[in-house]
Amino acid sequence: MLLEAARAVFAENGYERATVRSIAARAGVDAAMVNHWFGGKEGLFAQAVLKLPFEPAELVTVLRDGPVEELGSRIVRTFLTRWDGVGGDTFQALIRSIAGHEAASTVLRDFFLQFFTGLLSDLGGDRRELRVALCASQLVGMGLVRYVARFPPMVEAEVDTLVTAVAPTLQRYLTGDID
Amino acid sequence: MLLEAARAVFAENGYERATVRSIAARAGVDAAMVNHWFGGKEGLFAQAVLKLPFEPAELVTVLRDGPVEELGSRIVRTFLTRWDGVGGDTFQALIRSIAGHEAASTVLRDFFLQFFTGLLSDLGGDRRELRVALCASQLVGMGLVRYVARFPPMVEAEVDTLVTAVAPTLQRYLTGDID
DNA sequence: GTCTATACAACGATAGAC
DNA sequence: GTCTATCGTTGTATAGAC
Repeated sequence: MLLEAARAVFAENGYERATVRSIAARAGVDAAMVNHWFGGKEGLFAQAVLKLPFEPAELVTVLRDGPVEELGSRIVRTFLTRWDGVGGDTFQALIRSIAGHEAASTVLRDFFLQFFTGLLSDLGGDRRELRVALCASQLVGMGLVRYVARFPPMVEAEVDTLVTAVAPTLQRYLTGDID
Repeated sequence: MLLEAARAVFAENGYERATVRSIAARAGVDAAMVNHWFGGKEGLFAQAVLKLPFEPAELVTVLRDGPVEELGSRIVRTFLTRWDGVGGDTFQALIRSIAGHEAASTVLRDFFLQFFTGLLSDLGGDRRELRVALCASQLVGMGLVRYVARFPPMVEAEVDTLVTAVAPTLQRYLTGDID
């Protein structure tokens, strides 16, 4: 599948360094087909990476289910599991493309905005915009360090280890004292 | 100054999208001079971005000075102040170039590794490698969201606000319970 | 629909005049 | 040392044969 190959190459190289030729070669099709089917590199990126494999609202519904005190845990575990699994290429491609493609920032920002705003609307509480940004900063940072910059201890750490370590941070950003 | 122009352009565009021509134009010199003086784009990037404006050890010395309970605060404030100020271009160029230039990851990783390892060696405690990576993840994430992805609440937030919100996270990653 | 060949642009780098 | 001109490469996109 061409879209899969595109996600993989964009995930490895980011938007700029990824070439249409290498994506096509990986998928076993001709480079001309990319332009024929998707209207160019831009269109391919939009279809392959900017269409996220899940909706924020759907994820909110899943995570609402459970005790509020363990919300941080469920969030960290959910993201790590998805990023370690099949949805990971999309996230990695997004992160790696932030420098080279404006829309990557926008999609990432909108996703976290909708996701955490949805969660926080249930919880009440003040300073929601800041809380959202704080949560996003820790999750994105964890993703960047684990999947892109590849700090060894973060790469090798088990999901459970990271959940235990990071969950209290999210929990505080969502429901605790931040001023 | 050519190095300043290089930092600015690399900070705005990342390594891949930045062009030698645009850097030279910004500095008011000829593009050929870049190759003549620095041996090419690669050499310019190495001199302008990969040579950090301060040493980790120097920063450790500064931050050691003060009560341990406020170490998280001092760290967050120090980084935000530097990144908001003149040293910011270098950091932003590094972050933005992670996708397009292998050495950017390495320099960033080594910096945080040396910096936090230096701090932790004073504090004792277990699981040092993981603590280092956790601290790095929060700081890098905050930087990415504030300076690159530009989530509005994080961009507009005062330094004091962020220090209050994020310091407890760093404090716990450094000296608290993470398992 | 699919592939071959190619046009077109932009980049990094270099050679050579001054 | 400095600039002009240009080379070679690479990447996107298209035109046209089958």
